[in-house]
Amino acid sequence: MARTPRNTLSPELIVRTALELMEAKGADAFSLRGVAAELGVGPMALYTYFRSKDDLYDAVRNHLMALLPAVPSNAPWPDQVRAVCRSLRLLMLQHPCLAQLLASRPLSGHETARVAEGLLGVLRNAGFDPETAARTHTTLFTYVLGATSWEIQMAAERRDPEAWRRLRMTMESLSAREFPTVVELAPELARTTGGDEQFDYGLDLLLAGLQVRTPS
Amino acid sequence: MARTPRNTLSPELIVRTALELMEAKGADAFSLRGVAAELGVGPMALYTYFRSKDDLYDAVRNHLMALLPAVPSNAPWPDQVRAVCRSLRLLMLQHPCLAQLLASRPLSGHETARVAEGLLGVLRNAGFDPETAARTHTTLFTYVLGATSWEIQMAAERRDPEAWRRLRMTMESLSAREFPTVVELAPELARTTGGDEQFDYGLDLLLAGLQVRTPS
DNA sequence: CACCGTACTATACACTGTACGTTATGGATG
DNA sequence: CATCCATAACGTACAGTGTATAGTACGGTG
Repeated sequence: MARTPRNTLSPELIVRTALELMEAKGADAFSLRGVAAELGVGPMALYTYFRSKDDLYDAVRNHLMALLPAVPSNAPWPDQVRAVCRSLRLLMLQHPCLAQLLASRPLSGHETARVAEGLLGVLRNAGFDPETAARTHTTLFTYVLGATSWEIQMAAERRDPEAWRRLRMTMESLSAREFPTVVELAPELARTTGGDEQFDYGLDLLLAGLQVRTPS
Repeated sequence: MARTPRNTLSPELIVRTALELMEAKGADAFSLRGVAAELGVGPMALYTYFRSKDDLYDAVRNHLMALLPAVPSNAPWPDQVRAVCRSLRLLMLQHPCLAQLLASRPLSGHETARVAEGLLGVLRNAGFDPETAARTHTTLFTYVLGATSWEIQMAAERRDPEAWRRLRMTMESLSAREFPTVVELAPELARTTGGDEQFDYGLDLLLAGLQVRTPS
């Protein structure tokens, strides 16, 4: 009687299932018991392959980062930088849980290094010295992380009717005497909480500032 | 026998206690039962003043945002922008839980509007049109949020010996053949994970890009 | 003094991650 | 083929979590 079949699990299968659950219910509502149930297995079975929940988190993040395309070669370096930043944003939008995975855990893993290698290589080839290249890399990365996390957050807010109603309420309850500019610019502020245009606006600001100090 | 004394609690007292606990144990490890115990009260007593844990989160965030200083008047607008961004970063560094509070909950509340009013006013007075002012505000805010959250995260990592050791391990295990630039720039990357200089570098990039399209 | 809104308590439920000990199975070995 | 053992998966248990629900006793008001 095959009461406890073996070798039904594998790290890849667990990661895939975890990713599906995270995308369905959000990285917060995700639980080990949930993925174990989905696999038709007890919660403790996962500990054969991952030492902790955070360990599984890291594996999922690495799995997602592997989906990032390579940097396009034979293009001006500002276009290359734009491409790297845009593809990271797109990946985060396609997999909203990635934002939380990137923000809540330290960077580590093979695939993350690959991404850093691509961007750093572009900057070094453009002629930036090591320190400036590193500073620029960190600046670009944190900008993409912050802007896209914010965008995802606001989009999620807009989908939740209760939260969206409360947001409108508090917006409208603001005194036009106390906060004239906020009230005046409310439509523009609502329009600039996300989208390609908003992301590219900030990215272009950074690139424009960067081109001022271009070495060559 | 005063078995159940009344009026021992207040929203302000609860918020202050919650803030202390968050700063001591981090916003993640924070719990309603913890703050209730600290106040010598049952967990459910808090629900008299706050409808949920998230409600208390919002109150704590509002409490912290109230600590932000006003925008300095009579200064060139780039200096004003710098001042606003720097003071938000400083507040986040002084109260690391603020980063998580800002990232995990939608913006709302009186004090948050005050901050937006300050920055938006500066940009409008500088002559930017409504759309550009709104876009710039969002860009600056998300940059500060992303850069400072990252800085806090890395600093916390560095304090945790176990995590720090693992990070060094994975760094050193990277193949110099596969990731030449990452390995070459490892010292610079480690140096640019935070600090005033790194923050100002990105902020100045944004301001430089912004000055290119200054209206006046 | 009687009353009632309310500040607080007690209990309970459905969860969570994971430490510990047990069982049974598939592949390697004699 | 028979045996053995490392290990994959199990079950149980514990210390937590947020919060729904119901009950209790106090302080100000009639």
